[in-house]
Amino acid sequence: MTRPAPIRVVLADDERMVRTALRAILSAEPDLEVVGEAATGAEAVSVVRDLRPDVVLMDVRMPEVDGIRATEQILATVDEPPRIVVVTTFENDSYVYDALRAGAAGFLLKRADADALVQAVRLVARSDSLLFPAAVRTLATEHARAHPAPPEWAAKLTGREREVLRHMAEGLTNAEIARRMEVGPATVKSHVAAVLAKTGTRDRTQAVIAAYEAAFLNAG
Amino acid sequence: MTRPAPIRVVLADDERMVRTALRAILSAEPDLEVVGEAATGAEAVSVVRDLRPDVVLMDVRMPEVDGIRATEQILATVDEPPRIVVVTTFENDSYVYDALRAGAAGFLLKRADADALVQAVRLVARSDSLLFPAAVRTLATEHARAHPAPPEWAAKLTGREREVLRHMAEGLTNAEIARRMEVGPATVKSHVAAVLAKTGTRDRTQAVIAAYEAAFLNAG
DNA sequence: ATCCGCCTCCGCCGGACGGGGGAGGACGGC
DNA sequence: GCCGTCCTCCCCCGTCCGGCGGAGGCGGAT
Repeated sequence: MTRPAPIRVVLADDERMVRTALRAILSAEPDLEVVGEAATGAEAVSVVRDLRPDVVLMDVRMPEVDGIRATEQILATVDEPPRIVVVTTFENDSYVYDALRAGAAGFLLKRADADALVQAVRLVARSDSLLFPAAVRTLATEHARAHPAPPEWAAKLTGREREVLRHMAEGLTNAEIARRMEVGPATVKSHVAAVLAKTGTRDRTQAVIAAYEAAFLNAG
Repeated sequence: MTRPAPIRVVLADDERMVRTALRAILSAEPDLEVVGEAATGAEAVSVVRDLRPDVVLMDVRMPEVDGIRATEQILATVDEPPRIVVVTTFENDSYVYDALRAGAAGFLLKRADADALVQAVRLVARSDSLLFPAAVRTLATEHARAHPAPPEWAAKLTGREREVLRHMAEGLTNAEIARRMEVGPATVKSHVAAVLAKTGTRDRTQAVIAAYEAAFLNAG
């Protein structure tokens, strides 16, 4: 059984002690190799560019350039970028969301024990398969709110009526909508009336509310 | 060095072949022990209740009760419930969101290789620390949309004006708001006018749109 | 060939809305 | 005590909105 190439790891954290501790933990594993360290976000970017590691453990709070920006920069400028694991202290830290958006492959809590740490590094190195924490759960519920089952009336609206509703939801008056759609104001009034009837609302404000609640603007 | 207790795993999948394959992979690891199997969601619930495993690998698609419901039921009815890893085929499967909401500790792709599988089980068993896939990234961007920085005008609104705006966003007319707030219609008009001025909008519809865009209704 | 849905318009009307004033009272800070 | 802010309410007026009824054309379905 030949020994495969070790997983090359870079540590980015402004506190030397943290880096030392992480290095000690990871170096104890034969399949992990800490190839570099960085104390700032900017340094992290250049170190990664030079050493091309497989995994980066990136602290969020760092001087000059924080971990989020560093992550963005690495993913944007390095080709075949490493998997970046953002390290944070609190699970509900808003940095978590930023990290996800920035393209982090995952994140770790600082209180994670040594075992979890090395397993996380291994997993993310060969990743594809993934896992989640409580913080993300709130995201899922938000997602549910943002994507409700499209209400019955959505299907009943004709093309023109949809257009008009979309324009209403932009805050346009009937006259403006008429100009925008290159039709007469009376035509717009007809469509508006149809929209109100089909949505079961009594005025344009309620119709716009219904559109927002149905996340109508996301579709089509 | 004493051997710690193995991680007890239950497999829930309606296809026998899949269960056999998973069992083969996991049993090869000395620290993992497959203690039970289930072919349906309902069976999974009772098996978990009896065997109290540390981790459950739960397929999403199963006869009778699907994996999501089974997950919900287990987490709701079993105390000290196991970590449940939902197994799915496609990363963008909408089941992923449902799984998160249901309280799954994570999810795995069926195409994950054996190594990733066992590492995921180990990680989730001692979890707390976690990682993410591309699917969740969309959640993060949604989160950003749902929680924009509160606009400047939000701070300028007086208490009454906030109230009025909230009622406007419910689709009430000035007269209705007046009744609701137990003040005169003229008072409501004043507040509405103030809201329009401060939000920089010209009519109630635009004000309501501004409120929605600012996620004004979430706050306060 | 006929019917039905959709799009396009018209006029009329009452009511709601928004703009422009102004005014009085309560409350708290300076 | 004075001033500023907020809440309360009043007037008038022009505009826009929504409800109602009607109408013509056009294209697809049957």
